[in-house]
Amino acid sequence: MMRILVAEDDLRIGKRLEAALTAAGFVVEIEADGEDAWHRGETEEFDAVVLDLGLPAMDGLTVLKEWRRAGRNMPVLILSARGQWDERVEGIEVGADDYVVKPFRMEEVVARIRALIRRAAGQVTSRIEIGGGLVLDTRLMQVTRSGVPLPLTPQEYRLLAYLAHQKGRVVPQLEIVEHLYAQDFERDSNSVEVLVGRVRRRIGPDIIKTRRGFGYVLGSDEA
Amino acid sequence: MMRILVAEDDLRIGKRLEAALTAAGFVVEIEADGEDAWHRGETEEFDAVVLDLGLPAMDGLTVLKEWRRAGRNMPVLILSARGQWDERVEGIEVGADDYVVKPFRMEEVVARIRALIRRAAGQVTSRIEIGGGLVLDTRLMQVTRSGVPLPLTPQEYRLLAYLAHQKGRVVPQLEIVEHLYAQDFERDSNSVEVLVGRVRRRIGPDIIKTRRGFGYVLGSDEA
DNA sequence: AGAAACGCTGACAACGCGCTCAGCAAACGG
DNA sequence: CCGTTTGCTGAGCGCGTTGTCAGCGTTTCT
Repeated sequence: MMRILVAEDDLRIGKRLEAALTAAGFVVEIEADGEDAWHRGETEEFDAVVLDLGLPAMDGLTVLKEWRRAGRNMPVLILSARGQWDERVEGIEVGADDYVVKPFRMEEVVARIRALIRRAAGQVTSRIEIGGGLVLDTRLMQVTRSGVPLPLTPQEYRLLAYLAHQKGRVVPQLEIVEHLYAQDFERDSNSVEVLVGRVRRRIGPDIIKTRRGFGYVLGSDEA
Repeated sequence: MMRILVAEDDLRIGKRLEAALTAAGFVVEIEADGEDAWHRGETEEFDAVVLDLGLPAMDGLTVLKEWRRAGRNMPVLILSARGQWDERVEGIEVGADDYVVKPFRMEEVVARIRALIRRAAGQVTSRIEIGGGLVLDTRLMQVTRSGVPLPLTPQEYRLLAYLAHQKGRVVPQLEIVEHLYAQDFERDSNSVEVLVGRVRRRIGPDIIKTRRGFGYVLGSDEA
């Protein structure tokens, strides 16, 4: 499940981007305000960001600069009404990964986002320690215990990978559901609990901790 | 003295390329016809080639393919128009050394040509080990087992080349489809699986590994 | 203490995924 | 102009995967 943050104040363009990206299989979140976009990019995990430069409250370039300073390294595609070369250069220098000039075709944005994510998949540190002697490798999409790969089904891996990216944070069930399943999902289902149980049976019972009434946590045993 | 062959049918672009490259200190030869370009590249020595894809009489890709088959291994920079090539370049670029998408800045072409010549002087290898005693040569566009070339169809080679470039990373089927086929791919087709099956029959069953529900991987058995 | 909410488990049936085979259209080559 | 190669499609099959459901233990609240 790939999540995209779209920071765009023009509602019409935003809606069209959302439609195109959703049709391409992405989960899309829209923010029309620079500060809001900055905050979400700072606190949540996105696989890529579509960032308009002319945002209210906080300029797009500033948003990007702040993210990079904070160590956030998700791929960012910049949208700009002005297509000057120096603008482009400045954007790239600040840490943008690609650049599209308005007006643009929706398919072009989709194609470039795909390319960025693909490229990032090869670069992002592919190993995450998740405790209990377990290491999650995002390139090979597998979990190993002291070098030995554990057999995980796709859905099981996705759950573990998502928790690993949120290590140390309590993740509500509803959030897991939204990331693992399509939007239309029955809420009175216990599929997440079943899934967690299955993962525990494979990796050991004490890795994923239950915070009753709140959600699940991985690692960082802070009582 | 560095000689550059420019194969470009658009006279205006050709002239601008010639001016820029000449200003950079290269000796430039221009051909506007695919067959002529092929012939000159076959019989004369050039330090690099700028090759447009939309050539009359003989397609640019065919020209390149013929050169490589004949053992000509000078660096080739491909010029491609956005719509037709763009998306597929990454998967098919395997025969070329670099590519630039139209419209482009002249300085960019000059810079890349310089880079190509420098790289070629260092004789950077174009061979990729893919395990099982197999070697993929991107210049010759062929796969060899202990020196003996294996007969692969173009599509089979493209699949293997793409996986080879992503060696050690699980590549989802959808990503393969996007690189091998046109944008309007049918989602309910099993063409990739059929293709993988055929490649396996040629190179051996254990080279390409299936990660059910995830995709395919090449090499790097981090078991 | 009783009731309700929450989470875990085992069983099960349906579905999805990947593979093979056969067929056919288009491109290629003599 | 005809045979061969190439590559896409569809049907069928086996099996792993996954959501659902019922039941039960535990926690929480009144």
